[in-house]
Formats: sequence, structure tokens, C-alpha cells
Amino acid sequence: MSVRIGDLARVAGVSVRALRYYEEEGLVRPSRAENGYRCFEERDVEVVRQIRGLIEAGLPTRIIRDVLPYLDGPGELMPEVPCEHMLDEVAAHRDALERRIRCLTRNRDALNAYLDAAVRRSA
Amino acid sequence: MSVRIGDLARVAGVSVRALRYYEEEGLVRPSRAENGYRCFEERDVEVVRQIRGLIEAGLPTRIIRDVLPYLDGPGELMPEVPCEHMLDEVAAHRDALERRIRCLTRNRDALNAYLDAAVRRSA
DNA sequence: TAAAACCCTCACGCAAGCGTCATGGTCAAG
DNA sequence: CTTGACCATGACGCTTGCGTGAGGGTTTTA
Repeated sequence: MSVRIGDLARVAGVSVRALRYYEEEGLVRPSRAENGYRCFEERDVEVVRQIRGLIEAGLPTRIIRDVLPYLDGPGELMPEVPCEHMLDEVAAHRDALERRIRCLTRNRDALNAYLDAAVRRSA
Repeated sequence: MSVRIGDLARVAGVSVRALRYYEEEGLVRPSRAENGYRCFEERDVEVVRQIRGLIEAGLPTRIIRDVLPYLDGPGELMPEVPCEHMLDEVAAHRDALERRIRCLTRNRDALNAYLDAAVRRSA
């Protein structure tokens, strides 16, 4: 029923060590079997992919830990009484993402322009 | 006429140490005065901002060094005879940026959805 | 002309995100 | 019942992107 760490690593495309690290950082919270083995869930596959994407995008784990609870879909399980302070933090994260997206988009467009020009020249 | 490292640091919003590091990594190539001081150009302000954005977006300096020459605008100063291999590398960088952008966009949208829901609930 | 304020080059230090043993329990297969 | 494939917990190592002196010239300011 439960997914073991090796299986999750293979399916999600990360190392076993990385998964243990993510647990240390509080990004995933597997339960434990009687023998001490970590028990992951099916949904952790997507969670880990999400984590990978965010880490590759440059977000530190402590921020990922903060925003991960809000990324389960459109407000499915929202924390009770979201206090102002937390909302501000989430909004700040959103703004940071916005800036990163704009920066990356500009650079992607520039690379595309370069590639286009190179192709036209070789034609 | 030339910009000194301290001025550039203030204007571009980075540390002097960071600028020296960028030079070590080949991201900027200031000339030198007779006294050994680094001579930056006005345009380096924007270059450094560009670099900062890419680093914050998670790109390692060696990749930034690779793509930076192609980000000066739409193919203004294109390297002579861009070999296939290099074009492939640039395209790969572009694809990596694309993936990052999609990941960040998904997460930004999720955060927005969360924030919207929170606001509606408090209303 | 002397203190401030910059600049230079080493060079060590540090946090993040794992890689990589070392050492040892667990469990299905032969 | 032993071999091999997994699992666990330390714990040290490495890379990246700088921070932070140490030690010593230069240039502007008082």
C-alpha cells in the first residue's frame, strides 16, 4: 500500500538521499513502518516533482516548505483563519515568483531571437 | 568616464565582492586602469542586473556565461559562424528556461488562487 | 600632510543541497 | 541460512555564491 523510498526515488526521478534531505527540511512527512522504513504515499510523487521544480527554479527549501501547503489545488484544504501576516508572506512569495518569471521570460525570448536569427542566416 | 567597482556596486545593487566574483567567473570583463583599478562601462549596470536576475532564478554562473553573449538584444553582435553544437547548447538552455517558467507559473497561479480564496472568505 | 575612503589580491569561512561512505538492521530468493 | 537488494542513521565531503578579514597601495578630503 505504502510507497518505499527507493520506489519513490525512481518514479519521481530523484535520489534517495534527496528524499531523506527533503524530509529533514520538512518538505515531506512520510510515516514509518514498524521496522523504521519510511512510508510515502502515492501523491508524494507529484509533491516531489513539485519540489524539484521549485528547487531548480531557485527557491530555497524553507520557502518551499512555507508555500507547499497552499499548492494542493484551488484552496482545497485551506488553513483555518489565515492570519494577515501569513497572507502577506504568501503574497511576497508570489511577487518573488512574478519577478523571476518576468526575468526568465525576457531571457528566453532573447535566446529565441538569437536562435531565430541564426537559423535565418544559415538558410 | 569609466565606472569604478564601488559605484557600479551601489547602482546595480550588489556587493563589491560579488562583482569581483562575477569577473572571476567570466561574466563581466572590466578593463584595468594604470593603478590596477577595474574600469567598468555604463552598460555593465544593466548587464549586472541581468546576471542577478538569472542567478536568483537558479541558473549557475557557467550557464549564464554561456548565454550572456546572446542577450544583448535581437542578434546585434552574433558570433561568427555559430556552429551546430553551440546552437544546440543554446537551445537546451532555452528549453530549461521554458520548463522553469512553466513550473514557476503554475506555482504562482496556485498561490494566487489561494490568496483569492482567502480574500473571498474574509469578505 | 595625515586621515578617510577606495582599490587590490590572497585566502579562509559559511549555508544550501545533496553525494558518498561507514556501519548495521530487514527481508525475499536460492 | 546465507547472499543480495533495500532500508536506516550518522557523518564527512564537495560545489556554488558570495561574506569577511588581513595586509597593503591610491586618491580624495580636511
